[in-house]
Parts: sequence; structure tokens; C-alpha cells
Amino acid sequence: MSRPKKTSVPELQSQLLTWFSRHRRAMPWRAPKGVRPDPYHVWLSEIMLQQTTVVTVGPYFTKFIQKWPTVQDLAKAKQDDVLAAWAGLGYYARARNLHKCAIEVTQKHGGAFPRTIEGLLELPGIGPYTAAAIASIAFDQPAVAVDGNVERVVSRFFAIGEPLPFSKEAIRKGAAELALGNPHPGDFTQAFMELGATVCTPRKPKCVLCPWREDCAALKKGIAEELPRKAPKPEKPVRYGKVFYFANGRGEFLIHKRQGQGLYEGLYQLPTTEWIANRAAARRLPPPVKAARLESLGAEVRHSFTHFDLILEIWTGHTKNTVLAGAAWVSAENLEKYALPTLMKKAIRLCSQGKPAKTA
DNA sequence: TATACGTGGAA
DNA sequence: TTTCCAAGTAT
Repeated sequence: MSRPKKTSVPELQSQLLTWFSRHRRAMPWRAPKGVRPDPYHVWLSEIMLQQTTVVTVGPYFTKFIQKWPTVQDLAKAKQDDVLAAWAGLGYYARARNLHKCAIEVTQKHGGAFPRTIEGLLELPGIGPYTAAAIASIAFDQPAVAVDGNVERVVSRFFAIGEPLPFSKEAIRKGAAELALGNPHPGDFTQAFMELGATVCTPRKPKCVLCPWREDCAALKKGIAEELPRKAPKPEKPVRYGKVFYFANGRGEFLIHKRQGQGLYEGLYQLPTTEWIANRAAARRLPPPVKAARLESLGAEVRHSFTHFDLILEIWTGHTKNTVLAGAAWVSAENLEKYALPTLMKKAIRLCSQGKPAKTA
């Protein structure tokens, strides 16, 4: 791979580490400079940070550490409680795997995380990036963690014009060339990502502040902001359905544990129809339980998922329920005990303030 | 290799 | 309003 100036790799590494020692941001999971972080903290934060911003993760991380100070504590928790604490963070498979992983680490590894990439990779929820991040940050092993930040930095540094995801292999090679042999793997991993997060940003990169500006091929070519190129994304379909707010006259309404696998698996929800592509057909869908006095609220919830947009009509009505698995009558005050996805919280909010559910 | 899997903030 | 995207993993 070609570079404009050809500063030696050890010198580049030194430049980045020096830059990081000055610009390292404080984060709840980050140990003070020079202090080895708790592997449990590193692991928990890395799982939470997958596809999620630092700002969003902060309060969740603090809450988890307070509730479950050690990996053994987390292993002892009920999955329902873990999901409830995770509610709102998204990608709930992460929370299910987090709990499984805590149990495995406690039962099969005596409460100590494996120190090698191979060992870490066997744990649920830990993939190539996270394994390398934990190995380097928690144990100072020479592992190269390639996340979205690093992909962007490397794409620009070497001016890799091939679009993602096809360029992944070239990026991995470039990242390894820049990282391998550095004297402080834990700091280097964090520095690499920090550079991407704060300087080598997706839009309007602050190239004048970059410790690698002299050697950056994309900057030299004037195409830094254009990289990395990405393959076009498929269009998002829209799906339609209804949700039902069944009140019981005592300030409570019905929720139940969602059945099946995949989306929102193991979380609670308002009773809902299927979510389908045909809007007219969706309007004719019946509720999942026998109900009386059904009435459209005249409101809808819109929610955008990664791979489809959703529009749900909100209905009120009455039911004796009894059919739905994992059903519970809840009031607005004890909702935080249940794992309710943001979509459902939006719907509930509209119901409880918009038109107070008519009571029996 | 491609697709499923959440959410909130910025431009 | 729409689009992009943020410390990816599982299948």
C-alpha cells in the first residue's frame, strides 16, 4: 500500500500514542491513564458500544455496574432483569448474549475472562472486533481491533477507493501494518478508534489536527471526506399493523412477553397484530386476543428499524385476556421493571396521555 | 456473502 | 423530512 511521506511505522505509532496521551477522553469504563482496567468493565462497555454511541452508552454502563458490580453478579441475575436494564439500547441479542456470556465466564472460566483472542471468540456475543478490543485493552495483548472508526482512518490513510464491505480485507491488512509491534497495545487500540471518533470523522474531518496528516494518502489526494466509499444500501420497505391498549379500569393495561425468535425476542410489548407490507390488509387485521369495544385512537406510532420502517395504528379496547403467554397487567409506574422496547414505550405514552383509555 | 438486528442524534 | 451512521455479531 502506498503512502505519500513514508514515515516509519514505529514513528507513526509514537505519533498516535503521543496524540492520545493528550486527547484521551474520560469515559465511565475507562481507567485513569496508566491504570489497568477491569476486564469486566472493558467487556461490558465493548458489548454496549457495538453500533451505539458513547453518549448513549454512558448511563447504561453506570447502571449495570451499580446493579451488577462483578461478572458473577451479572451471571446470577434473571435474564428478564438484564433485558429490562438494557431496554432502550437496542440490538437486544446483545443483552441475551451478555447474560449467557457472564454465565459461561463464571461457570467455565472461574469468573476470569480468557486472555486470548481464540478464547474470547468462543464466548457468545464476542466477535472479531470485540475479542481484539478486550485482548488489547484489558490484557495489553498485541491484537488489532478493527471497528468502524479504524476502517475509516485506514481507508483514508492508504486512500483505499474500493467500497466497503469489499475493502475489508485490504483495510484489515492496512490496520495490522500500522498497529503491529506498537509498544502499548491497549492504548493503541483506543487511540486508533479515538482518532476516528474525534478527528478522522465521517463528515468534515479535522485533518489539520491529525497526527498522521503528513502521511495520509487521501488528504494528499484531497479525497479524505469521500472515503471510505460504501456499497449502496437496499431500500427500506414499510410495514403496517396495529397495537392495542387494553385498560382494566384500575389504572392498568395489558402487556405480554413477545413470542418467537429474532426481533424483540424475550421483550414485553402491547398486544399487536403481525406487521405486514399491505396497508389495507393491515387495517383489517384482528387483535391477537378476543376483545370488545375496539376503537381506533386515530393516532399511529412510527418507528424506523435498520431494515424496515413501521407504522402502527393505535387501538383501545377491552379484554379479559388469559390467552397470551407471559401476560401482565401493569401501571405506568411499574413499567421500568419490564423490558419494553422504545417502540412500545412510544405507543404507551401516546395512549396514556392522548386519550386516557376508557375504563370499564 | 448477504441479511437480520434498535435507537437517537446530527446535518 | 430524510438520510446517515455509532467501539458489530450471528446465521
